[in-house]
Amino acid sequence: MQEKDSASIYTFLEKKNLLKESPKYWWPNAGSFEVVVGAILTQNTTWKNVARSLESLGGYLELEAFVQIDEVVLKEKIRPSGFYNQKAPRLLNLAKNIEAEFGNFYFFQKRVTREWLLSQKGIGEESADAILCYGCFREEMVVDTYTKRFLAEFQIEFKKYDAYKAFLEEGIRKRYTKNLNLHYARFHGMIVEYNKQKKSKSLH
DNA sequence: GGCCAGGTGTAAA
DNA sequence: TTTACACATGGC
Repeated sequence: MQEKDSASIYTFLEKKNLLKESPKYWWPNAGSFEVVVGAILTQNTTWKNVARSLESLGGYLELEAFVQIDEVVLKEKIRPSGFYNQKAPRLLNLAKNIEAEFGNFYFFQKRVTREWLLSQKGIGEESADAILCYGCFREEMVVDTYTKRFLAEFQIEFKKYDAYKAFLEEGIRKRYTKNLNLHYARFHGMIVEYNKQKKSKSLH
């Protein structure tokens, strides 16, 4: 049982104005296929390295173009993100499955389920929620290592991913009835930015 | 030079 | 069901 409601933590973060430099939904190019690629590339990897990979992917960041990339070429392009020997085949497999199952990215956005994503090799709970929240604008909140570390500062800790997610979403749902996706997106975004800011301050 | 980063899959206890 | 380990680059 927790003392603090996640809505009060949300307010605490909002007062810090952490997202003034960020896009509306925080994740770069939210609502595009690029989010799917970024969600996998950023696994256990800093965003700075992911950004390099996305840049070298250039015009291939649309589903129809992405499925055409040769695996060896893709490995080379995503090299800065690390784990490229497993991320490249998983990304290609996922992109091809999206085309086969949904036809195009628009129908994927509208129809994909969390279960379908979790059945794909290379997508775990966090990546699934990142794709749903930022790629498909669904009412699902992301829990990552930043989130767990941040909540630990409030003595809030759980064993399982779903428990973190339920705690975070519940406070928001109690306070807001509209735009839940936007609130979840910004909540997670603020947590990441809070950690980045804290880290940069502790360096000097 | 060692540790960590916006995790996941697999194997073994 | 839990734990241990591989996967790999780049920043500090």
